[in-house]
Amino acid sequence: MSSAVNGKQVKNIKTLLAIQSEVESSNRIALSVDCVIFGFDENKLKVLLIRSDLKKYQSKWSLLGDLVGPQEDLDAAAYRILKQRTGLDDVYLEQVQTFGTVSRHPAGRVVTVAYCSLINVRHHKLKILDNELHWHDVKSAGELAFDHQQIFITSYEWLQKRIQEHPLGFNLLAKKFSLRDLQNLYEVILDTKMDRRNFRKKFFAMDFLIDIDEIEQDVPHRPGKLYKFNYEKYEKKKKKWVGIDF
Amino acid sequence: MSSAVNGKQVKNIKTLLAIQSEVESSNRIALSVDCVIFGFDENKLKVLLIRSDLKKYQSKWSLLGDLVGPQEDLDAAAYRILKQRTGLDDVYLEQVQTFGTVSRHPAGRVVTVAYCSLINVRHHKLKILDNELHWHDVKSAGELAFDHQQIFITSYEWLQKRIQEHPLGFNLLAKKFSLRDLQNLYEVILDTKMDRRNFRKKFFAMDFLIDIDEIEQDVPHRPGKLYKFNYEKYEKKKKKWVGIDF
DNA sequence: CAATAATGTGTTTATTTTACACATTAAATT
DNA sequence: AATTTAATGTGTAAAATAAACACATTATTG
Repeated sequence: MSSAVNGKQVKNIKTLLAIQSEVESSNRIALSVDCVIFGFDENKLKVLLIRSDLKKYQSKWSLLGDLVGPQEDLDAAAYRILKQRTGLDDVYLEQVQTFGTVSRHPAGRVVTVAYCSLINVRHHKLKILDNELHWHDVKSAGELAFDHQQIFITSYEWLQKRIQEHPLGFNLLAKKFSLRDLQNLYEVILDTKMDRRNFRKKFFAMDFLIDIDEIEQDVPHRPGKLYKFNYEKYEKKKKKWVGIDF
Repeated sequence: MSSAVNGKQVKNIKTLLAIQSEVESSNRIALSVDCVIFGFDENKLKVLLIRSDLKKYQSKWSLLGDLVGPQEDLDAAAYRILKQRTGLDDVYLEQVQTFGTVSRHPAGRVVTVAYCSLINVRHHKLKILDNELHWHDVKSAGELAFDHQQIFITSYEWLQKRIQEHPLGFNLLAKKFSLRDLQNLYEVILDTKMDRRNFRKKFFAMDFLIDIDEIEQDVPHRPGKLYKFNYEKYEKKKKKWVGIDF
């Protein structure tokens, strides 16, 4: 491995050695958390990626992750990573799956717990400072480092399924949103087109949208009404039963 | 802590010390796998439990678990535990969730990955040798050791949801089963009663059941027809889309 | 051979989903 | 001010699915 001394490379070496010593010297397993952070902007689904720490993967992008501290709860580690990278601490986070094949990480044995996070890009755009951190269009993101491609695909499929049975998509929108915004979100995530009238009927029938009596501003056409999602009502009335269907 | 020298206690101490030294001395995180093994017998849903290793929890039952080896895949660890405890190696296994709060294990920092397994009790009953291992009725299982109660509840809720969208329940039945068997299984797992005619119509409409032209033997009434589940056909035709519903 | 206790089947109704078209509104243009 | 534009907002009919419901059939038991 090269030992060039620009800041980036030194940082890479440190990270690699830290992981190696922790893992190999003790013959034990290191535990990390990787966050798949989704955003929704200009009707595109985005994922937040950073340049890989490791030289071997320097041309590739990777998920945001870090080792879990010895005295740190798993969920807390995920929150910390998000806070450090985006400045946000009121984000939606959910554990997706744990990846633990022996050879998944080049630096040694690292088992990683994948978390999925959904944040509003517009609202929080400015807090992202790190230059090597970028939003990537989900449709045009290239190969990722390590097994992050697999983790990302698993998380995306998880999101596609989850958004149909749980109202987590609203975390990608502004607090006030139009039904068009909502439909665009579902269409992009599920990669499909839906009938506008039936989509509206569906959501109005659920009766979880609060009409806040406001309309869109600065749109070059008739503005749509704005709504909020009624989380309290949802918590009381949410379905426990779906029905056998496979 | 008592240092009585009967076999059981010694084993307990060894386990405790092993975990403590691995965890505390290196100030690192230990990784384990816990298996929630479900069975279905006499129209009851069962879970396979073992007496807790730790004296503090000696009166309580716990899930089957073990530390993950440094050179062992996560899934492989789950398979190993099942193989060791039940003698089975062709079991259905699926990862459910990872539990990682700092204080979840009394012996130190142990993060555990929960797996759910579904096995046929009748077919494999004899292979369980360990005396401290028992099938417990899910409805009447008492408190479990550590946070195993939480892991169990999470896994059971996972199963209730999963069985409605994925044909994993057949792993709890014999290869050949009657529709009554199948309905009993769903009713017990989902804790509900279903209409027999509609239940049949539902499954026949899916068209994944193979009529093997056999009937039940040794039943004290009109025997039902037996079926097998057509996994090949399911894999080809399974649904990817369910629809927004929450 | 009668009684029993289950299996096996079909129809009707209600609900949900899908397909589909036109009037309305606010902004932009002329 | 009037017209054009590009969206929003709404209703109904048909189709598919789910729910409710009853009786004939079969093998075993006594």
